[in-house]
Amino acid sequence: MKLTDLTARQIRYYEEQGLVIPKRNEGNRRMYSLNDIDRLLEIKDYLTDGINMAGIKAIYEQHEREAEARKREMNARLTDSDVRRILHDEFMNVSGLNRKPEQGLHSQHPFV
DNA sequence: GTTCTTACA
DNA sequence: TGTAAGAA
Repeated sequence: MKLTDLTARQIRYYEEQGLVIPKRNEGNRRMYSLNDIDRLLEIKDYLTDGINMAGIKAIYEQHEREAEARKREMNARLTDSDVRRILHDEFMNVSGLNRKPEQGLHSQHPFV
């Protein structure tokens, strides 16, 4: 309340709307992280700019879609580089070139 | 004495 | 959104 100048009522309402989800301590008291505080200030700004609850929800839902897309993209890249490395190592083993002492004919990669 | 939930205006 | 009531 002190950090955001929002009333307890407002903060709890935003939580009710799923805009912030503070952790609870053993006594069921809300424990706000720095990110939670940031989120509350951001919500306050949006409201000041005339955006309503539905609009703010839409904004964060869009953020979630983007985050989800980035996550899938990252997994795809890691998989591709893994495949590239695995095939490269395998090629070096089969050709007998640059074979490291501890490497056998068959790699220990789970996918090859 | 404070926070939590639920409910009413 | 503010406030009341009862539990925690």
